Formats: sequence, C-alpha cells, structure tokens
Amino acid sequence: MDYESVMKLALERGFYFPSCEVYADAQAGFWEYGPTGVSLKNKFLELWRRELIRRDGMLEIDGSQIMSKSVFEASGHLGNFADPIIKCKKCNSTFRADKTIAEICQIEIPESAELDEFDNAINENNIKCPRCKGDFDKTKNFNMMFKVGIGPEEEEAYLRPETCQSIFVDFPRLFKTMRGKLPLGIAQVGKSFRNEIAPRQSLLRLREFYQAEIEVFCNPNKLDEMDNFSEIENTIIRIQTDEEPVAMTCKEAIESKIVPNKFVAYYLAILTEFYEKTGIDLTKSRFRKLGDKEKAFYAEVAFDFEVETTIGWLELVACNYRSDYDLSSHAKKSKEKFEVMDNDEKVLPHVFEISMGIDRSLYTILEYSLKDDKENDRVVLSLKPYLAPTHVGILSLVKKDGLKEKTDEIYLKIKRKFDAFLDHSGAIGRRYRRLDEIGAPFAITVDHQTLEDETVTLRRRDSMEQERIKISELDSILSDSVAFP
RNA sequence: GCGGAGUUAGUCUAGCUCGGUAGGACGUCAGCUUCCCAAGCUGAAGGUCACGGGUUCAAAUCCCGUACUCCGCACCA
Repeated sequence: MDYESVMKLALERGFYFPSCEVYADAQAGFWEYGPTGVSLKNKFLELWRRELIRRDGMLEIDGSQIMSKSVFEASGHLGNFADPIIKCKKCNSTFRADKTIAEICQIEIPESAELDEFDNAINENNIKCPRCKGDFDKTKNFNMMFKVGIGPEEEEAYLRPETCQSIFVDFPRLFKTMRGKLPLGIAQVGKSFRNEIAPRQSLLRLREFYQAEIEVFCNPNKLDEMDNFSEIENTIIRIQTDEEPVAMTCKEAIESKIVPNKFVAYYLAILTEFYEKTGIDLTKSRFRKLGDKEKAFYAEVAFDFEVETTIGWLELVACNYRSDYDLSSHAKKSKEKFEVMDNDEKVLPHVFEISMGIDRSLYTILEYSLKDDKENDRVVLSLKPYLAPTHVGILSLVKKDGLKEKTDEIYLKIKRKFDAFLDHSGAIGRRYRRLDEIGAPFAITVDHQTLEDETVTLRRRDSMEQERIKISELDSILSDSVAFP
C-alpha cells in the first residue's frame, strides 16, 4: 500500500502522529508513537535483540542523550557535521558556500575552512546570488547538532547526532568489566537528534529519531578469521555495485571480493536474516555499496541497506567500516588507552557499524504489511504474529445469556501473557475488521456452544477461517502462534 | 531554506466565487436487535472552520502574516 494509506492508518489507529499538534508553534520533524506504534516498536526491537544481539553474544548499553563537547570534537561532528551556508540578503535563498563558490569561479575551498575564507572569496570574485543577483550576507556555519546549555552557566554540550558515540567512549570500561574478547559487538537503542533543514514525510526524516546501532570491535588483522562464517556462507545477500542489485551467497560475495572480508559478510548476512523475519519483501531490497563521495566522513567501506517502497528506495541501515577512526580520535583527545589485548597481540580495534533507523524500518514494515483486500471489502495489516501490537481479540458473540461474563473470564486468564483486546460491543463482523486493521492475527469468540462444551472459535486474520478449539488449549495454541521464530 | 498547492469533527468532505455566526458521509459511544464477517432501527457525543492580526454592523468566506502538511528544487551520518 502507498504512503497515504499508511499515514491514514497511523493516524486513525494510533501508530504515530505529530508531536504537540494542539499548538500552533509545534515544530516539524517531531512525531509521537501511540499505543499500537509502541507495541509494534517493542516487538520489532525484541526481534532485533534475538536475531542480532543474542545470536552474536553482543552487549547492550543505554547511554546519555546529552554528551559533552569534547566527545564531538573528537568524533569530528563539530567540524564535519556542519555546512558553511550563505544567505542572499534580497531573496533569502540559502546556498552551500563552498559549492556556490566552486560553481561560479572554480575556487575549491574545503568545507571545514575558516568562515572568513568564504567571505573573502565572495568579495574578491564579486559573487552574487545565482537566483536574483542580490548580495550575500556573511557566511555562517550551520551545524546539524542541537546545542544545549548545562547548568546555570549554560555550559556547552550537545544532543547526540548518533547513538554510537557512547559506545566508543564506554568501550575501555566495557571491555575490561565485561571480560570482552574480540570480536565484540556493543549495541544501543535510543534517540538521536539532528537539526534537519527540511524534515519530511513523517517518520522518514525526523529531527528526533530512534536508532538501533551495533558497533562490532575487531582485530583488523583477523578479518577473515571468522569461525561462525560457516553459519551464513550460503545465506543470500543482494548487493548492488553498479546499476542493478545482484543476489549471491556470502561465500560468492567473498570469492568475488565484492564484500572485502568474512567479517563484514557475516554481519551483512545476519542483518539480512533479521529483515527477512520482519515481513519485508527482500527481493525489493539491496545492499548498495557507496562510492567515495557518498560515504560518511568516517567510513572506509560502506553498504547502505535499502528497501524499495512506494516513495522510492529508502535507506534503513547504514553499514560502515569505520576502521579505528573513532577509537583513535577518542584516545587522542581523552588521553585514555583504547588498545586491548587479543590473545598475545595488543591492538587498537577497528569498528564495523550496523546503524539501523528504527522509525524508517517500522514505516517500511507497515507499508509491506498493509493490504487492501477488495474481495472481502477490508483493509488488513498482515504483520507477522510476533510483531502484531495486539495478539488476539477476545470477543463475545452477543452480550446476553452469560456470554459476556464467560468472555471476561477468558480475557482475565490470558491478558498478562498476551496482548489481548476485549470487545463486546457492536456487530461481530465489525469487530473482526477493526482487529484486522491493527494487525491482530487471531480473534477468539465466545458463543452459546462455549457454555455447553468449553470451546471457542479461533478466527485467523489472513484467511478469515475459523476453527473450534478448547479453552484449555488456548494458551498453548497462542503461545506457539505468536512466538518469535 | 526557495517555489507551488493545501489546512473545515477521529477520517473524507460541502459551504468560500457573490460575507449574514457550519451541513453530510464514514467512524465512535449508548440502547434495541442476539446475530460469525463493516447489516438494520433509535438516540447521543464530537468543530472557537490551522494560528495571529486586519477590513466590516457581521468573516470558514475578503486582505496580510505565521505554522504545519504534500509536491518540486536544494540539502541529506
């Protein structure tokens, strides 16, 4: 289904909606998750933990969202995460200073240069606004990080623009106290903040957004010594280096040198196996190998995991080989030791990062799951049962003759263990349709026969078929059906 | 940030040209019906018409500004 339909579902059924919407000064790029959205998000993250964190024995931490200035001096964000911009005094158009100067008079000034250099170049070459020929104001730095003032002195600090910096900064302590051994994955789920110029399309371009990041620390001399490579050597990954994505096994990817080493291949594979289980159609996905110009400032090799949606290819995960960029910068700045022992070898670990956009992933799952079932005149959210915000609807066919009481009794029995929704009111068909829309895979209905033989009907969302089951079997049937794979 | 279009109840929308203080559909809730796939009947709740200002006796309607949403451009670890 298309973006508009997903948006409508999100607003009507409580998946997500604009932040502060009752106030006129609400800023763009901030969205809230409602009850169904939170439930979906929690289950998505549980799947992520199972398929990546536990599978690989990673450590998960939860760091501060506000971090000190030094962190971002070391990480390079204060210098590199900013663009020099110039604004036309007449028509208010904004341009990148470096790009505009290069375009008009072929002078290359690095974007990290002092701001005076841009102003001088503009004055000396008499550069005017390309749109209206007006004069430019002085060059300003637009940094995408949100600055915050700490305490009464308003000391300078920043909201993190990516969650991984706390993983790097915490690495020495975690490695020591958690008895770390390379390769070691450290993961974090949390919010990151970027002051986007033009946030767009609800969850797809936010100023405050969720990331699930994994940083795998490794010995750079042992990138092909990956014991568990055999687990995934036949896993098919789709890689795009030129025009079209090509499906190949991890073994083939290594042999053809499209993926540089077994270490990177292993993580691309387990990431693929994770997304397979979210219900997204992986034949519509690709790992796009980024060229030098597209890569982030810290990346040596980069693959973006992208999925084709109705609004185009969408980047869900950035996989970057960051080498020792982060650990060596933090070591230098903080004067702490970041080297660790790998058997008898002292190494400064390299880092491979799997940086997942949670909000974009959830949107994509919704888009792939939402179906317009014209035959039955309904909209169905065919989520995997283990991702469904509500597992089961508990319904009374009618309220009288003690059916309501019997239904309440069953609900009480299972509501702590499953995400169950109790509903007595309205026509039964209407209640089924409502459950279809929030993706509840099952509904059980109490009818007159229930009172005679302790059985209920179990209705399946996708097929709309019903079967009669004993109430005593309900727990085990549901447990099996909504269990994670 | 620039340009264009838009904003009326949870959702879709009528009314705007030609000013006279909001109407429908769906959805929601309650009751009747007691019924296995959005049925029917009765009733109800829900809108200071995005926000702020102006013109006017009177503004959803005309004018100005702002915000947000969508599209295009630019930007995008």
